Amino acid sequence: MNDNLKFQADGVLPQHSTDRRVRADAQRNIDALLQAALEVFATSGVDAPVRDISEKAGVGVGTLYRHFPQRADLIAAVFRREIDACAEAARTLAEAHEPFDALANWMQRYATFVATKRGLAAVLHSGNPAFDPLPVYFDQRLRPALRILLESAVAAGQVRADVDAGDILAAVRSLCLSADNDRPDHTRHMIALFADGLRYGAKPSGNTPS
Amino acid sequence: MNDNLKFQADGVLPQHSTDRRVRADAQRNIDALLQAALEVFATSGVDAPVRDISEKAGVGVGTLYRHFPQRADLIAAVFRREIDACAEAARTLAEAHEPFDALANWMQRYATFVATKRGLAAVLHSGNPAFDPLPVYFDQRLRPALRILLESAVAAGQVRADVDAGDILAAVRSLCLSADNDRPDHTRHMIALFADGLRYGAKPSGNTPS
DNA sequence: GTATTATATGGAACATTGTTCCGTTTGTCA
DNA sequence: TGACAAACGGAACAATGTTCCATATAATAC
Repeated sequence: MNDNLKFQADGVLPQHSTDRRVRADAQRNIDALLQAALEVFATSGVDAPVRDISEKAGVGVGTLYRHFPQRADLIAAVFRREIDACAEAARTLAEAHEPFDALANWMQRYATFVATKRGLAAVLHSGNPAFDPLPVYFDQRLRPALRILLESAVAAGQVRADVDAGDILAAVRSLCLSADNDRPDHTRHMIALFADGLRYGAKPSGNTPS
Repeated sequence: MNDNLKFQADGVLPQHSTDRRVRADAQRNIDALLQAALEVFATSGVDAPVRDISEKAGVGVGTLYRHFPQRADLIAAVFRREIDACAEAARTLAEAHEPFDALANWMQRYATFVATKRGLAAVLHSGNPAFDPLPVYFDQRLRPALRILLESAVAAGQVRADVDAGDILAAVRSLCLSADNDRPDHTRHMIALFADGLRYGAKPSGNTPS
């Protein structure tokens, strides 16, 4: 959305971080690669050949490797990008809904991310050090986003005060992973139930209608 | 140990199950391959090249592929074999120790298996259908083995009666996976603590000294 | 013991895929 | 516009899973 730091997002990403500006065509290709990888991973899984990705992006493999020196770097970048999108969604939802609805919707959003990423678990357990920073990044990025939604709902008296953002992230994750992959409705329902649990015992405060 | 059904163990294994007897040299090579794979996986992880394994077993890759049509089949067979050994250990321990000690020792044995199998989690989450039957096999094989130890300890009044074999398997597994991989002593201690918890509130029965 | 035959073997050859290399192209800046 | 660093494409290389088949061998029949 904001154009001036398109892809450098966090300094955690690739290499050319220090001084040089990124050439325009390079930036375009990086974006195309991330988008193509997202789509290819969705259809063929994270084990898809790099050539499929570079082809879909309309780019040579050399270009892919220039920006993502290892295959794993591309995978990690795609996941980071999706996490960023998920964190960003918190802001959007907060503007569009009542505090509790925003929170509940965001939990579903996060659940969808976790559930659709077959191969995420395998990737994180693969032992490849390129993925080591991912879990930390996930937490650092998502927890503040969720905390805003949560505190807002608590302040509005719509959600009880004794729950922590980290707890919710972990709970949603394990609900997704333990659930039957083939019954998304069921999983959605479980998440919704859990979200409703957050309302129980909420302490109504003065400023918001019930 | 018993020689007449060396490797067919469970019918779940490879292909030539129906009528033909397995030729002696073939059986020898199968055993050598499984042993070699066990060792190679231990040192290089389950991602080790097949050629390393066939070489260590002193056979050609063709032979390996004759008995394990896919790389994944070999991995699965090795894991099954280790699970079998683990289940077998229950019997041995039961004969050599007091009921509770046998149980506690077996839990450590199982913990060691889980902890040393880096790559096991990744393999099970890989989505490769060749591994789908593994978790079921694990459970079917280990639960009865553990149940015998457990019931024996309960009957001797050394362990409380309100625990289930499946619970213990799950608990040990999660203690191993959540624990610091680099502190085996710590993990052993956690398991031992958990095992002691099983003694709490045991109902002494008439036939065994305390 | 020998002949016959189904079975097993070894390893070269093939296929797929991650990664590197380098001659060519292109954006940027003066 | 010219110079040049940066980026590009894709052929070539390397590692590794898998197949193929000419050869060797265990099992069986006589």
